[in-house]
Amino acid sequence: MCDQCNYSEMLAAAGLSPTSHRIRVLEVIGNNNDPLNAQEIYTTLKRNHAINRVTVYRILDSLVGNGLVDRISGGRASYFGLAPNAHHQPHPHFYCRQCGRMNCLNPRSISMDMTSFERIFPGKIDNVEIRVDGVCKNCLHNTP
Amino acid sequence: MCDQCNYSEMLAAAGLSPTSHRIRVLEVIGNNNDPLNAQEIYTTLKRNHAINRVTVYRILDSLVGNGLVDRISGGRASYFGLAPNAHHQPHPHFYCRQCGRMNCLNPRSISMDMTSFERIFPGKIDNVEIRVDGVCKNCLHNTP
DNA sequence: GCGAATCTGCAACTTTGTTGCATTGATACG
DNA sequence: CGTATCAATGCAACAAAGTTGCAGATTCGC
Repeated sequence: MCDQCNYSEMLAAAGLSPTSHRIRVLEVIGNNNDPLNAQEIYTTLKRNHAINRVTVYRILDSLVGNGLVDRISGGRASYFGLAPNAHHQPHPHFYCRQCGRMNCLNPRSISMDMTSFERIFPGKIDNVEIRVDGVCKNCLHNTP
Repeated sequence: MCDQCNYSEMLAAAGLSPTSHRIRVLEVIGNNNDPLNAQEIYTTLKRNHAINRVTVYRILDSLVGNGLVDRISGGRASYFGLAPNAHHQPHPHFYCRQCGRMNCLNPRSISMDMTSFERIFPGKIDNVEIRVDGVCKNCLHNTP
């Protein structure tokens, strides 16, 4: 969730024209505490405005490619959340293999040091993903 | 790669009958330094013995479910490598989005502390995946 | 060797994401 | 204002990765 973010401005700053579709995709992502997958984003958008599934995928790709949004893998799909910025530090995620929901974890819940790795690694590093898989509290209680 | 592993024994110890298909799948995975995806495993197996694609998927599922093999996500697919055990400590992975190859990283390349998280988290933790995405050295040089 | 349980093959299906091309919409320029 | 141009969107078809149901084959305990 991001109260301080102006989505039109973010798009413009990234060099993407702020079309209404793009703003809405970014809103859906930004107004959720936790990352959503493409299907969820598409279904949410479609409730209020006509939009094509392919358009959603293309917008998601461009948002990720321009660094506005993070793609996190969970199960067989990708999940999307606002990328780290001034208001959001990088953080790990939890994926429940039962209900398929993804949650953001506290940035300090898992501490990590990559500096030596980054110095040594001979390739290009785009992203580091830390994901904890398991069963969430809810699913543990609801399915005996 | 694992020289010290007896695949039949590993299967038996996990309560899986050591069928020839299962042994071969485990061999292909164990004889590779880096994790392979289902397609690669299937293709490799098929070169020498008739086997069905679905069987490979089912065997992989059961190996993962019984803790013999780790499933690591990379791109749109899953990759499979021997699970951590006496001979193999847990380690992060690098996924090259250009050539689609996955590499194991040194267990000490990224240091991490999860103890406080595990104490606090209210759900069940099955697995922690640390994956670095980017472009490998080879692809950096070969594609200008 | 026999029956039950497990394993495997096959075909069809699902989910997730992608591509090609036509159409629409926005922007720039005269 | 009109129109040329380029980016954005929609539509249909495709592709990759994985799953399901069911029938036939194999294996294991007795």
